[in-house]
Order: sequence, then C-alpha cells, then structure tokens
Amino acid sequence: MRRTKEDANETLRTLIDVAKKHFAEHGYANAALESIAAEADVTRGALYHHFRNKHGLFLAVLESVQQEVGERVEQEASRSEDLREQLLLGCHAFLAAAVEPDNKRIMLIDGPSVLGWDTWRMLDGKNSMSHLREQLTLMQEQGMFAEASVDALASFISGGLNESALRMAEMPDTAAAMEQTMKLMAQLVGAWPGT
Amino acid sequence: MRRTKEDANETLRTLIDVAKKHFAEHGYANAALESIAAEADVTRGALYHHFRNKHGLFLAVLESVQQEVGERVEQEASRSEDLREQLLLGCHAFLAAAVEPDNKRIMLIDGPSVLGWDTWRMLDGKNSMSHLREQLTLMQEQGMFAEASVDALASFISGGLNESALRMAEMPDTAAAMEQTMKLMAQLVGAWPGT
DNA sequence: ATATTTACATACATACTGTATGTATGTTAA
DNA sequence: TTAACATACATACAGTATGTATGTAAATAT
Repeated sequence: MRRTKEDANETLRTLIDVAKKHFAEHGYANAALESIAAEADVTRGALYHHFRNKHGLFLAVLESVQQEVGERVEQEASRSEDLREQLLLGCHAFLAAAVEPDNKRIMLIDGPSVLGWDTWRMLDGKNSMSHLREQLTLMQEQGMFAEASVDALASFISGGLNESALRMAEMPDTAAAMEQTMKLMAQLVGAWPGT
Repeated sequence: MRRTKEDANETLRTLIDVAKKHFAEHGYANAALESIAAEADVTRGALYHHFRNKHGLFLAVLESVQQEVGERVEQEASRSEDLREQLLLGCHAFLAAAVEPDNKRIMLIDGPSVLGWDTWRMLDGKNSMSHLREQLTLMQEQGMFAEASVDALASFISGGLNESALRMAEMPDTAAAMEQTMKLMAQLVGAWPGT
C-alpha cells in the first residue's frame, strides 16, 4: 500500500483534477466524494487525509481554477502597452476562460454559494480581481474614470463580466456573443468621461 | 387536526416565510427542513405535502422575494418620466432591496447555485431583468447606446448591479457605498455615446 | 535497526432528505 | 343527511452522503 511522498502529491493532484471535473459537471452539492475518490482510485479515507472536508477540496479546486484563469488574463493583457487595450485584452481572456464548462460553474456559480461571498471574494481578490483593480487604478491616475470610485467600478465590471460570461455560455454562437460583449466593453471603456 | 383551506394557505405562507428566514440566515445547504417545519409548527410531512422537495420550497421562496423586489423596482422607476432617470431610480431601488440580508443570499448567491443559472435566469427574466431589458430597449430606440446589443448590455448591467450589491452589503457604510455605486451608474448611463 | 510518521483503508456514527403509509377532518354529491 | 372522497397533515422508515475514529503497512527519520 503506502507510497512515497511524490506518489502522495500525485494522488493529491489527481483528486483535485477529478474533483474539478465532478464539481463542474454535477455541481458542488451533487458531487459525491465517494465517486470522486473512486475515479481517483483511492477511498474516501485518502481524500480525508489530504483535505479537511468537502469544502476544503472545493477550495483547492477553486484556487487552482482561479490561478490558471488569472495567469491567462495577465498574460494576454501584457501583450499591449496601452492601458485601455490591456484592460480589454484582459477582459477578453477572462471571458474566454470563464465560459469554458469546466470553469464556469465552479468559478461563477458554486464558488460564492459554497464558500460564502466574502471568502470567494478574498480568493478572487488574490487573482483576477486584483489585476482589474490595479489596472483601473493606473487608468484613473492617467485621468480616466474621472470621479468614479475604483473599488465600486471594479466590482461592477467584475460582476458584469461574470454575468456576461454566463450568458455567453448559454448562447449557441459563443463567438458572436463574445463579439457583442467585447464591443460593449470597448464602448464602455472608451466612452468614459475624463478620458 | 385537519384544518380548512384557509388554514392550509396560512401554513403554506408561514412555511415560505420561515424558510426564507432560514435560507437567508444559514444558506440553502445548511437550512434543515426539520428546523423550518418546527418553527412553522408543523412536521416535515406538512412541508412535503405543500412542496415537492427542498428545491420546490426554495423556488417558492425565491419567487416571492423576486416578485417583491421587482415591484419595488417598478414602483420607484415609475416616479419619473425621463427614461434615464427611470433607469437610475430602478437601479437604486434594486440595490436597496438586494443589500437587505434577507434577500441578498437567496437572490444573488444561492439562487443560481441551487436552481442552476438557466432556471434562475428564467425566474429573474420574469421580474427585474425584464424591466431592465424593456427600459434599455426604449432607451436605444431613442438613440442611446448606439450599436450595443441590448441583451448583452442588460446582462452586463444586471451582473454589475448584483456584484455591486454584494460589495455594498459588506461595507460598513452602506449609504456611502450606495452613493459611490449610483454615481458610477449615472456616469455610465450619462456618458454613453449616441445619447 | 528501530521508532515514528505518513498515506492511506476500513468501519462506524450521524444527519438529512425523501417516501410510504396512516389518520382525522373537511367537502361534495347522492 | 350521510356516504364517498379529497385534503392536510403526522409518523415511521429507508436511503444516502458526510464526517470521524481507528487500524495498518510502508517510508522516513534517528
């Protein structure tokens, strides 16, 4: 039985991967730890060895998802030197990542419900949300978004993007939906007074 | 035992009210039907007589909440003749309603997770969301929001408002938070090209 | 080489949902 | 007016999922 430390890390990652799939597919509530463990070729005992409880497992999954999405956003945004373009590229990357079935439900739907909004927000703050706020702050320092509160703006945009992603995911032509949403974002960012 | 039809209606409404409280306080997952039934002075048998299952009870609760919020939004919006003002008044009413602890979690957090986003969206579409879309359509017919897709815009604003409400609810000074958010909304709506 | 910790498995307790069935009361129609 | 039926519950039970306590073999530390 008992394996080496590396093997343990592998089962841990396997558990996260399998759990991610199950959470995305069935939702948090309907994902059974028994099934997850079985598909990872361990028993629930192993799962409870690596994670405190179901919440802990979900937290690990969400962290992994958010980190990956955050990296994609940052990477795409960095392809431009223009602040406004950076923001738009970042939003595009976020939307593209968020509509993926594996990410959608975990990030946007079950996340706040399972962990509570404040915890979810803290996690989000360590990833995509923090980039957004930084970017908006920079832009405001350049005179954009005149008197607006950056925090309020960041929340609004973040929520708007989330809901847009969910809408996009339900539409038959995702590409067209993306274009609609990005055109809207461009108008929004471009039209702001004090630009 | 057995009561009249009116008594039955009363227990039904009591169940919804008590359930609303429990769902808001503990969240859907941690609200026990046993406790809800007990506080309504019936057994779970009565609950299962009136509702198909826990989802059914939650659905009834959410419908009640959304309808009430929708009415408040519509009423406030109707206090002006100006399309833009109507929109802002409606948003203000929505935010005011959404930050209330009893409504927040049910509407904005657990709703999509418990019922699935599509079902939640359908429900939302019968209430606040439909008003928003109608309003935006009217405004676009007057030349506002030039080329933007009304659907995409409605989703974005709706999501933005939801997230803003959640942020506001966490802030110590809700009134100040409301002002920030409304100033932002006003700028957003006022600054749009094609106005 | 032995002790101890680690990485699991197994067995069990608990809690909650859902269902099946029972029962008393209201309702309706002959 | 009463018999037949429907309604509004209560009670008891089964199923399922989480979580916990304990056991065990292998790896690691001493």
